[in-house]
Amino acid sequence: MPELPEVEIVKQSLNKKIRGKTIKKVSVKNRNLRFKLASNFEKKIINKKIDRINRFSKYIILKFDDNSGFVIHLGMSGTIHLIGKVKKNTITNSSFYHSPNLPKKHNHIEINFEKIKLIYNDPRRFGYLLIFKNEEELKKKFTNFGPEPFSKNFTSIYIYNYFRNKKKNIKSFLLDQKFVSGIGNIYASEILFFCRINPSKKAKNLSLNDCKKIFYFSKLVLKKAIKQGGSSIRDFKNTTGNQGKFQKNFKVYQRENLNCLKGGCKGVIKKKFISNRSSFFCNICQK
DNA sequence: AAGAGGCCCTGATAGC
DNA sequence: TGCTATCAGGGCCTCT
Repeated sequence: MPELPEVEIVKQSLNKKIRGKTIKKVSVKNRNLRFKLASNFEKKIINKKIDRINRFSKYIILKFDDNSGFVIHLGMSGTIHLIGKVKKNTITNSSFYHSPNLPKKHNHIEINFEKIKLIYNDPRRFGYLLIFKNEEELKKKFTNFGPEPFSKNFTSIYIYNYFRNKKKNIKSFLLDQKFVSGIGNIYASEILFFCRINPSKKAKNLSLNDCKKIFYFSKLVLKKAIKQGGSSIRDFKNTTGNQGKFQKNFKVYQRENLNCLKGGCKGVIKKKFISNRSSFFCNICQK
């Protein structure tokens, strides 16, 4: 489900709402996620204060002041819900958790703070939570990851050199987190549209100029998506249940058989499965 | 080493 | 109405 922009949106709202707060109670209803939740998960995070919230690629990183913490990956269908305690009855002064947008099923993990609770929901359970002891252990988790598009290490020369002798198509490299971190199936198609590169083109056949376009539009598309609150295809995205808006800007994704949106192009958007993932592209202007 | 493909899982939707 | 098949924002693992 979520790619870098969506995860960034979630991170930003976590930063606003739970940073500096202390975990008071943890209840786990289902440990069987992509990787089984550690048996000491509750013990390791209880009574700890959320000191910093970061993001790398599609991962949210929550750190305590002792540099331990945990990582959240949302997989395909994971969502995080933040539910604040609101006063229901002003006479008795009683309060309760108000949660109109919370799904009824698959709320696997609940992390309670004093006046707010975080709920991890994930129907397909492709996501997971992972605790780390210190900075070193966290670093180790990401050793095999390529740079994010925003990283200073992600340059057109890096891209060009990486693609030397690579026989695979460009689309699957954009999805390959060892090459670049954070791009997923939607943005891979969108980026290639702006680059005017056919998703099936072999990486080794890309010119330096093609690589410059990939360098430029990877950043541009992701930044624009973040600005718009990410993309919401089927379910809501951010922690309050509001939708992102970037799906309104899709040029090719889920636009099969519709006209190409590049000015003057008479092309039609085609759908093709590349490495088992749907890919969308213009049959004329993407060469 | 690089690349292809299967697989983990539930739910929504399309077609009969 | 209810069945079956197909497809989803990801990425790990195995085999060649």
